[in-house]
Amino acid sequence: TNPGSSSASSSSVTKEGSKSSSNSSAPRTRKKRCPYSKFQIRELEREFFFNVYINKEKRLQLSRMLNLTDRQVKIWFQNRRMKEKKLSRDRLQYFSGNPLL
Amino acid sequence: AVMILRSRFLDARRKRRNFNKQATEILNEYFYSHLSNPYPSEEAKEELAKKCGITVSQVSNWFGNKRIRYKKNIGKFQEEANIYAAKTAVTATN
DNA sequence: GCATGATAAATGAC
DNA sequence: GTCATTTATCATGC
Repeated sequence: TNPGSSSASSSSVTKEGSKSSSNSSAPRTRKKRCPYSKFQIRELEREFFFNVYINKEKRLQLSRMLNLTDRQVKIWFQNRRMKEKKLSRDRLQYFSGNPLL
Repeated sequence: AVMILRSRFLDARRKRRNFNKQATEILNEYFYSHLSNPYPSEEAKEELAKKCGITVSQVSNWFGNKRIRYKKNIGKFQEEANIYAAKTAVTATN
């Protein structure tokens, strides 16, 4: 159940690609959400630790290493920044609202 | 001590606890009385959060889950939809 | 065994 | 870029 994981098969990452020939009314199949492997997460987190904003160069490098698309890495960093912000809010609320019981 | 507290809210996220019945009532009342547009504004979320005794994020989570699960199986929610629709018909009409 | 709340990918508005 | 959201998945409650 681990899609991209280490073994990386290659197969696919089939991007939506595809021929434009496909009919015009394609309801643009939304890419199915596929959870990333432990390895992928570890590497993404490692890079995030060093810089919250990743530049294009490192992004391409990371995407190749993890067998992800550039867009996936970019979006992962966006979501990760939002997560960090939310964690900060939760911590604040936790410590301010509760007298440490 | 700090570590203990830190680990507490870190794993407290997925240590799920159901909302109390009153909170669920309030959320459902809002949802079914705004069924045509079940997207509460930020102010409405804050008010709901206060009334329910939960956080704004939890309100957002609840509406997100409710919208998609309702959409996926409207029939399953028909019964409770009728209940809350009748209960809050007045507020819905505005 | 599903119901339910929270989180993780993915999209789109702005 | 942020950010609310959709969707599937996860983890728990009961």
